[in-house]
Amino acid sequence: MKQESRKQEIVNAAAILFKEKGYSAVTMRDLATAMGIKAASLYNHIQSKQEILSTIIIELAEEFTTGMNQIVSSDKSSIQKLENIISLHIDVTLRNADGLASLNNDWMHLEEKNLLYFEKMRQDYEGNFRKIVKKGVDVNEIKSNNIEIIVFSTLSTLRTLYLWYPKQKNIDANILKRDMISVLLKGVV
Amino acid sequence: MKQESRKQEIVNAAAILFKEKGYSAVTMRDLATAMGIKAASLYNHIQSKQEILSTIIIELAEEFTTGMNQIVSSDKSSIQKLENIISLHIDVTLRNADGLASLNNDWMHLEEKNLLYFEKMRQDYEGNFRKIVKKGVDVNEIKSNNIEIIVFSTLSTLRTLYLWYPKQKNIDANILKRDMISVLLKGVV
DNA sequence: GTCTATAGTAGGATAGAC
DNA sequence: GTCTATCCTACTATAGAC
Repeated sequence: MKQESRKQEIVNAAAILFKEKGYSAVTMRDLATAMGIKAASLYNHIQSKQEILSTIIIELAEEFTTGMNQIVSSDKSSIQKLENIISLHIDVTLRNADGLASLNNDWMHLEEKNLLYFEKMRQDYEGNFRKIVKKGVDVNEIKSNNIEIIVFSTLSTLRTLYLWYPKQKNIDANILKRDMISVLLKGVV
Repeated sequence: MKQESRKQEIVNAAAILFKEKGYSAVTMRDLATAMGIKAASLYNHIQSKQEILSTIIIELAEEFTTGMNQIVSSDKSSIQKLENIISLHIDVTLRNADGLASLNNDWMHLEEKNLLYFEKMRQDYEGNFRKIVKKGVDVNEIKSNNIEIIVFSTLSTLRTLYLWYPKQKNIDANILKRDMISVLLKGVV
C-alpha cells in the first residue's frame, strides 16, 4: 500500500505470527527468523514491537470506521445498510485476514494512547450498528424482539470471518456476500 | 467442584487474568498478586503455569464433548438437537465464562500432548455439529444452500457468548436460550 | 541494511527457612 | 502454606562495525 515496503513486509510477517500465537508469545527473534534476518536488524525499519501491533490494528480499525461512516450517512434502508456492513467485513477480511486476528485478540496490548483511540472507534462502530438495527425495527423492516442478540450474533460472525475464510477453498467474494447476507439476515427480516 | 479448593481458587483467578490479557501476557507474579501471595507460593498448589492452562481448557473441552455425545446419541430431530447444542453452550458459559476465554484464545499454548487431545475434541465437536446440520438438510428440516456458513455462523456466535453474556444485566438463562434459539435458527428453518 | 555483542529487565521455577 | 533469596533463561532494544 505504502512505499515503505520493507516495513510493510515486517508488518505482514508479524501479522501472520501474531495470528498463530498471539502478540505476547511472538518474540522479535521469531519475527526476525521469519524474515530471514537477525532481530537487531528489524529495528532499522520499525521502532518497537508495539509499533508493529498498532500499525496493524489502527489501520484496520480506521478502515472499518471509514466504511461504517459511509454506510451510516448513505440514503439506504436499514436492511441495505446491514447488507453493506456484511459486505464491508468480507472485503476487509479478504484483504487482510491475518491482521484481523490482532485486531480481535490483541487490541488490549496497545499502549495507552492507541488503546483509547481503538476503544473509541470500536464503541462507535457498535453504536452505529445498533442504531441501524433499532431503526430497522422501528420502521418494521426488521422483525425481532431482541435487538441485542441480533447485534451480538451478527457481529460475532462477521468478526470471526478471518478464521473461517482461509479454510474455504476459492470462494468467490460475491457468492460469499450473497450467502452470508442470506444466512445472517433471513432470521431477521 | 473438587475438594482441592486452593488450587481451584488459583485456577479461577488465573482464568480471569487470562481472559483480560491472554495466557502469555499474564505472569506468575500477576497471578500471585491477584491471590494476595507471592509467586513462589503458587507452586505449592500447582506444578507449572502450563498446568493451570490445561486444567482450565481440558475440563471445558471435555464438558462440551460429553454434552455433544449425549445430544448426538439422543432420539431427537435435527432442529431439537441444534436447540440442545445452543442450550449446552449457554449452560457452560453461565457456569464458566472466564475459562471459555482461554479455550477460545489460548488453546495453542497447550503443550504437545494436551494440544493434540484438545484439537481432536474440537474437530470431533465440529464434525458432529456439521453432521447434524447435514442430516437436517437431507430430511428437509433445515432449508439452506450453504451448510458451511450455517455451521460457521452458529458456532461463531455460540463461542463468543462468553464475551457478550457478562455485559448483559440479569438475563434469565431460559429466556436467553429461547431468544438465542429464535435468532440463530429462524434464518435456517 | 544487516551483522555481532551486549545492556538491562523480566520471566518461570526451585531451595530452604519459618 | 507462605516467605525471601536466587538461578537460569529469554526478552526488547541499543551501540557500533561492516
